[in-house]
This record gives sequence, structure tokens and C-alpha cells, in this order.
Amino acid sequence: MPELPEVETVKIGITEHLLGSIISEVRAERVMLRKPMPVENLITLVGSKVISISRRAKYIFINFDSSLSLIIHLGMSGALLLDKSATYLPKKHDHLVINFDNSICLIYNDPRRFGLVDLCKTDECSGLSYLAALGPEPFAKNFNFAYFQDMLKKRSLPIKLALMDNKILVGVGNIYANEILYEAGISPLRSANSLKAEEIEKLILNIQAVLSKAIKAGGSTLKDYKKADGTFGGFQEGFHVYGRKGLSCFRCSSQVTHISQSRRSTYFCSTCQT
DNA sequence: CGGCGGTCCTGTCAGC
DNA sequence: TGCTGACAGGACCGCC
Repeated sequence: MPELPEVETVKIGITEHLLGSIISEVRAERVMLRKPMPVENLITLVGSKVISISRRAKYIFINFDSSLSLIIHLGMSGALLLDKSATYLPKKHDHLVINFDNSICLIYNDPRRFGLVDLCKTDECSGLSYLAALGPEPFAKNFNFAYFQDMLKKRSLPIKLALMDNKILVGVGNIYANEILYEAGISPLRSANSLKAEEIEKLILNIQAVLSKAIKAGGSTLKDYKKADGTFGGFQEGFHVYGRKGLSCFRCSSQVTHISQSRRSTYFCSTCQT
């Protein structure tokens, strides 16, 4: 799935085509995602006009003039695609297909169904249980040294898991957690509360550097992820450790180590990352 | 409360 | 070729 750079890329990709468009038809499959898809509510979107598209963590918000917001999370395997041929034929795992008056079609496809589709009044979204507890955005002012140091000193779990904890910081998933720690020269096994001030500084810089580089590259494409136009992101060419088990570290040439932490793959260089 | 393992689901790939 | 098991970008839940 999409981590923050992929979600941001999808958001940008759909915005230019959907802004100002009016929904003419909603086809929603009665399917169980992270929670049941609210089919009856989704159908009420017909006639609504898109006024803005935003992102919070890995959630995309399509905001309408009817004061409603469509909330979409792509989970592990979800994709949000645009189709410009007037007659789109639904494919397997297309759970939501929305037609717009400008003959553009927005398709939500998610084979593993770990994603989420929800509808909420725009001004009530921040109160939703799955959004209320989220930590700061990596590029926001409230994600700073004082905040991060304070959060990390209270936690004893491995720093890699802390990076992926949405209450501490949103947007960093498994791939980028690996890449960020490699760039920062910090071992993923270190407990969060063992980091020194200078390491925390370095971590913040690399969280922002790695994510912004990935956004510029249009995200990373591994298996399922595609950009909204169906083409692929390019950042996977830039991975330094992820998926490189046994290959040479680009810095010191020793072999990249692969381990499992909380059932997620961790890749790191045990020489460069201490 | 914090940490960790199990779980939701389908697709793909390696190995037999 | 076909089966089986491991594994995959996320996040929630429940148990200690």
C-alpha cells in the first residue's frame, strides 16, 4: 500500500480532473472493508460538486458542496484510478465506481479489502474515531524536535515501530521506515527512548527528506500501487535497503540484513546503522 | 497504558 | 502443471 508519498501522489493526480465536477452516478458494492461500505449514504452523493480534495495521514478526503466528505483509505492493496473513456467496464474488486458529469469515472479498487470508504459531514470528520487520535503530519509545525523527543522518551519499543505508530507521527509505513532509518544511520532495533538529541534531529530531517523525495518521484510502485492515471511511481529505484536482503550496502558494501519486527519486514545495514 | 501477537483478505511467487 | 506455504505497502483488537 500506499504510504504517505503514494497517497499524496494519488491526491494530486485526481484533483486536477475532479475539481468542479458533479457526480452523476454512484455504483457501490455492498462489501466489507475495514468497516462496511456505507452504500445507502454514498448514493446520496449524486448531484454533489467537488469543491476540494485534501489528505490527512493516509486518508484522502473528497469534499463536496453538499457539506459532505468522501473519505478513502487505500489499505495495503487499494488503488484509486481515473478512467476517461465514457464507458468504463468494472473490473474485479472495483468496490466503488463514481461517474462525473464531465464523463470522468473514479474507481476504487481494493483486492484485500483492508482499505476504508466512508462518508461524513465535512465539519464532523475530525471527530471520527479513526481520525481523532492521529498524531501530527510529518511536514507540519507541530511535528518538531520538542514534540518528537517527548514522545520517544516515553516509549521503549523499537524505533522502527515508533516511526510507524500513527499516534506519534502519521504517514510513515514499513518501506519508508526502513529507508529513513538507513539514511539516519540508526538501527531499527534501538528502543525509542534510547535515542540521543542529535539522533532525533537527524531522524526528523530524514523523515522529511525521504518522504519529500518520494513525493517528487511520484511515490513507489511495488505490486499494487499505481498512480491515478494508471502509470507507476519511480521512487522504488531509489530504495537503499528495502527489499535488498543480502545485497551490498551502497555505503560500506556489507550485506543488507533482513529481520522481522512485529511481523513486518525490516531491512538494514548493521554496519552503518548503530 | 504500553507492547506485542493475531487477524482481516486476496494475489503472487518460490519450492516441491 | 498444480498444490502449499510464506509473504505483501495498514491498522484494529484483545491479551498480558
